[in-house]
Amino acid sequence: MRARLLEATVDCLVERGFAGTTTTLVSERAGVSRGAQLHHFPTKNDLVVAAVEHVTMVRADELRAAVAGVPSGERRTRQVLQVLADHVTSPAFTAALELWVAARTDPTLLAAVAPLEKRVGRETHRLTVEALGADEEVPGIRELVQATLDLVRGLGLADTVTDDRRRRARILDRWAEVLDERLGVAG
Amino acid sequence: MRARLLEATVDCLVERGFAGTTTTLVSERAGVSRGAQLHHFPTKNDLVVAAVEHVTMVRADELRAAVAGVPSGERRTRQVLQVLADHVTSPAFTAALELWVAARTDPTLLAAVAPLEKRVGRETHRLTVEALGADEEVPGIRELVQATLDLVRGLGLADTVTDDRRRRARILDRWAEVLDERLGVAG
DNA sequence: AAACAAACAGTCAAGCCTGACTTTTTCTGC
DNA sequence: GCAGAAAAAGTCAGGCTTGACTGTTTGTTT
Repeated sequence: MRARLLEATVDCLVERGFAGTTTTLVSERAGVSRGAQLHHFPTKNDLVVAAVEHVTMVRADELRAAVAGVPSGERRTRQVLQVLADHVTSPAFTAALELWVAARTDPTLLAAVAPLEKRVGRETHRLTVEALGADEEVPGIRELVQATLDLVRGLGLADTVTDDRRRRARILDRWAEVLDERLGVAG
Repeated sequence: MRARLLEATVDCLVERGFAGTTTTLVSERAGVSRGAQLHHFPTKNDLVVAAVEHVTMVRADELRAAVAGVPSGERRTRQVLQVLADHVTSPAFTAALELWVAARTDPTLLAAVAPLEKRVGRETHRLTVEALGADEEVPGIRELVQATLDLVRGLGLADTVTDDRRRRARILDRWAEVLDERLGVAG
C-alpha cells in the first residue's frame, strides 16, 4: 500500500514534475483511495519526500550492485563513471531534481530534504571512493571524487533539457583518463 | 515597461520558483497593469522565456566583462573558474534552472527553451575556451572544457540545496591544477 | 481640433488543487 | 458471533490562478 503510493508518486514526479503531481492523481494511479493516502501521508510534502527517499534507497542498492559487477582492469574507471552517468539519467535522479528545485523555495520541504540529501551525498561519496579505489589520504584526491560527482550531476541536469548521449560519453571518456592518471599517482 | 516586467519575473522565479510565479504577482511587482502585461506577453510561458532570455543576455555581458578583467598569469585559470562559479550561483542561473525543470514536463515551454539553451551553451563554451586559452585543435581539450562547464553546472545545482562555498572552492582549486597541466601540454 | 488606433487598467468567471469531513468496509479481540 | 476500532472510500468546500472581457487613457494622423 505504502509502496504503491510511493512508486506512483515517483512516476508522477518524473512525468509531470512537482507542480503537476497532485495528491489526487497519485491516489488514482496507485489505486488507493484519497482517504487512505491521507492516512499514510497527511500532506503532499510528506508524500513526495517519502517517495524520493524510497526511490533513493532502492537506487542505492542498484548502484552498489552495479559497481560490484564491474570487473577490475583497464577500463574499470570508465565503467564506474558509466554507472554514475546511468544513475543521473534515471527516474530516481529526475525525481530528486524535481524535489531539489521545489525545496529551494519551500522552507518546509527544504527542512525535510536537506538532511536526506546530506545522508545520500555522504553515502554516494563513500561508494564512489570505494568503486574507484581512490586513496583519500592523498591530498586532492577527495576533491577529485567530489568533482566527479558534481560533474555527473551537471551532466544529469543537462540531460533533462537536451539528451545528448554521445557528448556525455566523450566527456566521460576524457574524465576517466584524468582520473586514472591522478588516482594512481600521488596528487 | 518590458524591462520592468522581465526583471520582476526573474525576481519571482528566484524567490518563489516557477510554480510560485504568477502573472498577477509579476504585474504587481513590476508596477504594470494586468492588461499591459497581457499585451506584451500573452501567456505565462511567453513571459518567463523572455525573462530568462533577457537575464541570460545581460549575464553574458557581465561574464565577458569579468573574464576580460582577469589578469593573465599564474592563477588565471583558477580565477576564470571562479567567474564561472559565480555565474552558477547567480540569480540568472537560478532562474534558468527553474525554467529547465519546468520545461522538462511542459512541451510548449520546452519548444521555446531548447533553442535558447543551445545558443547560450555554444556561446558560453566559446567564451570559456577563449578565457582559458584552450587549443581545441588538441584532441581531448574540447571535452575538458565541456566537462568544466558541466562541473560548474553541477556545483550550481548543489548550491541551491546546500550552500557550501568552501567545498566549492577546494574542488575548483583542484580542478584548476588539472586544467593548467592539461591545457598547456598536448592532451 | 477631432477621430481613430493602440496601449493600458480593472474586473471576473471558470477551472483546479488541497485537505477536511462523513460513510462504509474490514479486521481483530472477546 | 458480535462489537469496536482502524483503514479505506467518496464527497465537498475553500482558496487560488489564469486569461478573457470591458472600459479608459494616450498619442498620432488628418
